[in-house]
Amino acid sequence: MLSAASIPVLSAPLPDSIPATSVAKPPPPPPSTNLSLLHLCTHLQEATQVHALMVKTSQTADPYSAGRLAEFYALSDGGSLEHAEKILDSFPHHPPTFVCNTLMRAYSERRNPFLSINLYRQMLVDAVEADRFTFTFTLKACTQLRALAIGMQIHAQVVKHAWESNAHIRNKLIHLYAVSGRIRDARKVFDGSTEPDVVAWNSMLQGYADMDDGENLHNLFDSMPARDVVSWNTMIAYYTEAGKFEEAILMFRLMQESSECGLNRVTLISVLSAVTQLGALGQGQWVHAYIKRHGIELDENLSSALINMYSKCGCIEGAIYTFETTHRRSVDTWNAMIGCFTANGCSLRAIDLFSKMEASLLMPNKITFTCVLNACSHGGLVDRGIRYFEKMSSVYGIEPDVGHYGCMVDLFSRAGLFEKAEEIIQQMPIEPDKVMWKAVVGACRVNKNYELGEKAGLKLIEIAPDDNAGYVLLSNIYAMSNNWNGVYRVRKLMHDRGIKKVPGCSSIELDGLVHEFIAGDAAHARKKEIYEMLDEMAQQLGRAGYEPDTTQVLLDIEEEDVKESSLALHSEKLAVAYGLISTSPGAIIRVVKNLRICGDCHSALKLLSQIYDRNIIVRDANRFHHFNRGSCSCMDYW
DNA sequence: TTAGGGTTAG
Repeated sequence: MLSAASIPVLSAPLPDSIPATSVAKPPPPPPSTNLSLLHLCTHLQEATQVHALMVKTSQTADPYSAGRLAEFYALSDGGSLEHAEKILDSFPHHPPTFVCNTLMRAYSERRNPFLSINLYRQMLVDAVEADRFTFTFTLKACTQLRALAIGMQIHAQVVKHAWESNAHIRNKLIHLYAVSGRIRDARKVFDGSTEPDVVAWNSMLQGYADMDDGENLHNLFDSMPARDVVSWNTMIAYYTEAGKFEEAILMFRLMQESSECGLNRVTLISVLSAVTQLGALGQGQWVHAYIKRHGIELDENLSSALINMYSKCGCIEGAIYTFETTHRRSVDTWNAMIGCFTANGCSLRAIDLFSKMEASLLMPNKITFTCVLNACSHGGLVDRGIRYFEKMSSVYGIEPDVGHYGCMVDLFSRAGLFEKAEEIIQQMPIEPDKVMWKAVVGACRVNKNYELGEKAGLKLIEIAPDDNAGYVLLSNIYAMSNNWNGVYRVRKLMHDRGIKKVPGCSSIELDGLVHEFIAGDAAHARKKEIYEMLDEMAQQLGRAGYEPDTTQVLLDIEEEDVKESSLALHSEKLAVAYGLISTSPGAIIRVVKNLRICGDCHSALKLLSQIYDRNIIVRDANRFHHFNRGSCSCMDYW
């Protein structure tokens, strides 16, 4: 991605070099058999044959014909940007505006807006007349690059040419200002139009959404004379982005009730994102059923969103079904499915699917390898992990990023090969990040390597002093090694620096409603029954020989406040108790927790899955735990 | 002969 610093400044002569706007219209295009042939071209080779004919008859010197040719090369599927650029170069002194516009369009479409701006600059140098299309394309490029300063220069040109009343240009200006954080300037342009159309309204909405200005966003949305699918999508995406997932889903329902407009793929992807983060499988399944009922084809994006939803709700079967019924699979679709197996503790299936992907000759990308290496690390597959890590660059030419090195550190640390892990950290060409240090401390905790754990924990709070996780992990290491002085020091440091723990919260979705619990929660309407169930659970656990892991109370500052809670009232246990009294025997209980599950709850849920013969699936901040018949899919690593 | 706004993924 280009940095703002690398964007060229428009140093070419500005206003006076542009001819007046009231130029006579170009003459009608000459009839041409060659141009009709161009319409029939679907491949580059055919187009170059037509091109050759046109060169032979000197037709390429005609601006109209050159424009059509450039348009084919630059914008059609079988085209070639290089060929289009050659057309432009064939007019070294004064290229036709249409050819320039077409190339600017193509650059923006191919995510190279920098070249659009450069070309505009060249137009100024060559004194090529800019028309209203030139301005829309240039402004689009400025918006893509967030190049506000250049955009403002273009705005001056727009005013000079008296094109501010053109709806397309005006909306581009609103959009540019809105997404660049200049909401007041956007509003000025917006208010300057007598009758802003729905695109102008939507651009303003986007601006308020980007600025996280919920109040103005709502006011504007409510005062819109008409809303379309983009307006609603913007609102749904705003709530999802703001972490207000239930509001996002509510907005989706209101959209359907309003029957103002239909929904589209973007709506579904946005609402799926909210559902996914909420872990609300029932609502996700409703969206999937909607897609099927309305015969909406699963393209690679929608299918990735669905697979991800099933994955994050711990429903592997749903993800597999979606993957298998998707015919247009992209690398993202495969990544979503491999990632689903990885996150849900099916390491061998993740690797097996990766082999199938390789066999399909689709090129894996960085994310594919993150998923595969994670699978190796979670599954303890050290040798395979090393092989894939090597293969990544040697076969696929993908240079490992900090995340991949992190996977390797995790792989070695989990396997207790701490020397190897340290070797990676020392030799990697990138600075280790906090994710990596977290992995090391976590592994040290499991493998009781307190010395390295302390070192990594100290490093973690050094590079991420505002992240509470570092303090919590370091404190855990100290507590496990009975270093209570260390625990005290870390807590004091947290207090002095004003670092707050995030309170633990677990949720469970039943009949389309998400019920949230915090530790010792007494707010639920069925609290009496829930607490009776908790008592029964404790008795059953006692009979099964379970003893609460009291060391966890001391380790527990990540979870809930020690003073306010006891192990038996942890949020995940409350959610499971509610699940047990609210669902029929044998039904799967799915819980989503915002933090990592605590060690005591982990042991208790393993036994509870056996006692009540229930499959209990907990999604915590790190991964999934599928509790079944007394054991957990994470193999006690998390 | 050309144009506008919205989404997801480790």
